[in-house]
Amino acid sequence: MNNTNQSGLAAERRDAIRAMLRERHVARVAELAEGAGVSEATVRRDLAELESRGFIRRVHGGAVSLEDAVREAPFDDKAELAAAEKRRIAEAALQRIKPGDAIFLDGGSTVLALARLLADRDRLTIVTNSLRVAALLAGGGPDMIVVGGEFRRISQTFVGSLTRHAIEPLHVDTAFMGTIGLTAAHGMTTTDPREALTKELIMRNASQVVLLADSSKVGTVSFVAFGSLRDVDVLITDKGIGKTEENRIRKRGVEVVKQ
Amino acid sequence: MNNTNQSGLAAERRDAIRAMLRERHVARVAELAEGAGVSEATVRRDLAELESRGFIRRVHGGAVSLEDAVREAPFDDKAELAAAEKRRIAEAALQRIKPGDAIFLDGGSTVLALARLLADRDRLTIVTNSLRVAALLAGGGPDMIVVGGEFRRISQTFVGSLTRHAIEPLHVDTAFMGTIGLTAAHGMTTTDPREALTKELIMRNASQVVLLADSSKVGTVSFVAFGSLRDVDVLITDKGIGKTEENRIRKRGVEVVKQ
DNA sequence: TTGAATCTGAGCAAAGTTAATCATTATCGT
DNA sequence: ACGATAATGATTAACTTTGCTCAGATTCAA
Repeated sequence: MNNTNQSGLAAERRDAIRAMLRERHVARVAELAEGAGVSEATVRRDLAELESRGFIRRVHGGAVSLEDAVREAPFDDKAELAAAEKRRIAEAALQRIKPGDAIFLDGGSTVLALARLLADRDRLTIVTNSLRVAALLAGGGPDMIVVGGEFRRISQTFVGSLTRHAIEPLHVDTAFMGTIGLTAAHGMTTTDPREALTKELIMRNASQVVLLADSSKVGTVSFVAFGSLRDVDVLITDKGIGKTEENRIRKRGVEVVKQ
Repeated sequence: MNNTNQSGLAAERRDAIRAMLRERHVARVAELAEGAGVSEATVRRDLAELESRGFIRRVHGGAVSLEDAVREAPFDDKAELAAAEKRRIAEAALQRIKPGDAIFLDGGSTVLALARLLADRDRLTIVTNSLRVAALLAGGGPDMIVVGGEFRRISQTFVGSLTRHAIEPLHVDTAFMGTIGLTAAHGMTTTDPREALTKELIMRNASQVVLLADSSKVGTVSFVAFGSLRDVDVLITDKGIGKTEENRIRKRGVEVVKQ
């Protein structure tokens, strides 16, 4: 990190801070101060400004980028592997879709992997509250209905009362849901109450609910619970899931598919 | 930076300032003053002028270029000109937005050019039925509400009854509308009935309606009429508009701004 | 749970930037 | 060449930005 800023133009410095954060994803205030060649106080003010504009998120001691790094190829084995896992899960989910179906796709990277596989289908109606899914299918493919609402930048989804009203009259054959946390004890959990409300309403309006969650989600608990495991028909995950947790989830009436 | 400008022609100096900014992307007032061989006061005046025309953005201490530095040479004069025209129109529209406003942006390339200029604003709420606008502002910037609905691929917008229901409870200060055709006789026209219905409802829910239409639209008629010229407060267009049509539109009570 | 270390935001003074005003110089049409 | 008009540069008061200090909040480890 050595973008030492010579000209001292505030706007330029903020761009540099954004760039540093995009690249490293997280950084401490002290690092950013050194990188930009200004005091920590100034970096804090910049971060407050950038946060209010939605580019970054403040955390104690530093900040996290909310922008997608260009994902240069420094060969992140772990992310690589996770992406392959997600695609395997998405492929298994594909089996549950019949021609002519109306399906719901919510936010989250695993569900996004499924959307990618559907991009050249027709005879299918997709309902989604995810901007990423919408953008992915904007070029062509199935019919698409987007439920709008307030835009939540962190998850790139639409939430709030407008979203709920938009979902209300819609009924889908199958809802493909993502989750942040999943345990038999706490059920499905996510980070945002508005997100949780949206997910609940979707599950209520679907004949069948398929939960897509790689094994890293299983056993973790997030902030807000949504729905109930009893409403989930199928969980599609990978072989990394623990036997104990798997059995407990099965006992809640969920069919578990390990891909 | 050593473009010291001797000839003393103001227009030439402004071109030089634009060029310096294109090249370096940002520069301080002092640097530009030295490069142009004039006082800082003059540079500030030039920068104000260039900003009002949409070529640059002023920042504390200097300025940022809004023009693409890369300017590859295939030199598509026509597209070049059209894009510049659109940006000039968008820049004029910017004047009609106050901090804290809620505004509507509909589909269409001129309105998209306006969205681009708003990407780093905060203190602003943007409502849109355009996926392109949504994607453009997804990274950061103003608060955003997207009115969803059936996705119409040709225009990359949301239309239909879901969209109408989503718009109904929303009221904005200013609606910035695009159109396919515009004549005094037929009013505003577009290609799709559902699109037309959406536009009408938006105009009804806005305190002020600003129509953005480059002069190529003026005098052409499309398939479905929407709204009435009486509901339009301001038309922002370019100098290519014909005198006759301009006067007829003015007689309908529309303020015409030629950029 | 407690304490040490760290982080944060608020207030403040110094430095830098801006916009407004005004006197001076350049340009233009006749 | 002349006066009218516009552009420029200097001056200054108002505003922004910045770095510093300090009291209170937060984190982490014992």
